[in-house]
Amino acid sequence: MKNYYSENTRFYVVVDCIVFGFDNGKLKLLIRKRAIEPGMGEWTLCGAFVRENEDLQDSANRAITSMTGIKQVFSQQVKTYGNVKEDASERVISVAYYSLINVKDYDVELMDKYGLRWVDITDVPRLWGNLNQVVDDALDLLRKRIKIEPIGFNLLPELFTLTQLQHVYEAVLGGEIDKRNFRKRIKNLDFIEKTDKIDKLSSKRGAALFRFNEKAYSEHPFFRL
Amino acid sequence: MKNYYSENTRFYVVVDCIVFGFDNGKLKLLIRKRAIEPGMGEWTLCGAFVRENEDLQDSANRAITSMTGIKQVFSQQVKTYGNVKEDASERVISVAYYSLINVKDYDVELMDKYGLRWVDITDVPRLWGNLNQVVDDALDLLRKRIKIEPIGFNLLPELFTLTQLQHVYEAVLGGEIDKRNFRKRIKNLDFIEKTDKIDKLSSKRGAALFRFNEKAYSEHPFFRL
DNA sequence: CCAAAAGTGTTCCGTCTACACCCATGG
DNA sequence: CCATGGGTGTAGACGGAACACTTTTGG
Repeated sequence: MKNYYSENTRFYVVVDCIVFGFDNGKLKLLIRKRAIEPGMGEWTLCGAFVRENEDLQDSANRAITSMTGIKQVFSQQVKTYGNVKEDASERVISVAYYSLINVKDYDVELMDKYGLRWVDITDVPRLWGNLNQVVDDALDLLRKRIKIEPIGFNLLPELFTLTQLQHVYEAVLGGEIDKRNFRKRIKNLDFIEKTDKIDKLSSKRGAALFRFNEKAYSEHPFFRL
Repeated sequence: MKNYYSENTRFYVVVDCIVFGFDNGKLKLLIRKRAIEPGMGEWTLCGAFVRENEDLQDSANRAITSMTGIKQVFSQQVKTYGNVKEDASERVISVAYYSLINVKDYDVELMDKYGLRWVDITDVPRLWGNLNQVVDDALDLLRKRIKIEPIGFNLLPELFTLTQLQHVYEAVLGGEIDKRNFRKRIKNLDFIEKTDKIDKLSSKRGAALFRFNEKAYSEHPFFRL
């Protein structure tokens, strides 16, 4: 293949993944210790250098899967950072993705191996470089998106109770939501299907389990929390 | 400086600018003929290779200023594209920005030199590569943003009438807006200031000219169209 | 004097919000 | 039998949408 662009500068391109999980009623962020110089030992995010024959989204998923074992990853692009001064050492173009995962899916051994840790979103330590800003941007975006796109389900198992779903929204948006109003809104959405299964773990009475029907949503893609 | 990352692949990084203008009641898009191979002669957008010591946003502004002479450019990042198959020839990571400019500001000679042309947004020709998709994404984003951020002013001169502003919103959102409701909403926003100047060009009676007060907005940054 | 654009309020309707009690069950 | 979380409806407030006429003035 002819190289038409050879007079131009080429850059390292990385993806940084802001991995959100939901556990114990709280929104969690996945962080890890940086394993290479520069900045070795500092807190950072999951990430990876983009490879020659790999799409950006695939790089993001590879970064997450290889470090956590989680295979089902929902990711959306946040923004691209690449200012000259942002990186203390060599310049890198960084494409940020946020990911929503079901916390139960991770592989503890892998997580251990890579020095990963879940921290509460309200308690994120100082991260390397400009990554605190990146996390803030991702969280802002998540808060906007979760109100207008049906993505909150990705933080839960396939079957979930309405109370769990409400807690997801409360954790992300940071505030209490009225139970009756919340359930009224959900009832209007026919792509949130009640199954005949009952969850008996969280209450004595038992709670109906629901499922997000992706196909039904794609036919009437309308969502407002 | 030590090169820590040398074992990784480096990529060409470009910015592509979706430049919107407003003229004659219509939303316009700035396109140009590609001047280099591959794809020479096909319609494309303004763009530039990112340079070694240049921030991404600066690359975007440089691309626009050098080809149009327009110095005041308002840009926001849209999304980054860089899939392996997206570019027919060599792989390029492309960071898209949309820009809102006042159509009156451009330099006709420069525009001519670079083969630039304004086309109606409803009448965009087939563009090179995946750029039609990029334009669609940018327009979607613009339509969302213009409802919640005070950015429509960038398509107008510093002083504008309420009718002009309404036409901007109609052109971007694609639909008619009720004049009285529109003006009622504007009146509630104290950062859209009435000046004592009168525009006599567009009507015999004359229309009050308004101005967007950035400082007032930054003190109470709330906006809903 | 008339064409052309500027400017101005009210009513209606649907949506969001606030709010409290009964139900089913395991222990 | 009681503690725990699950499940349900209504009334009032608020915000958005529909809608038509008067004013000014250049030609």
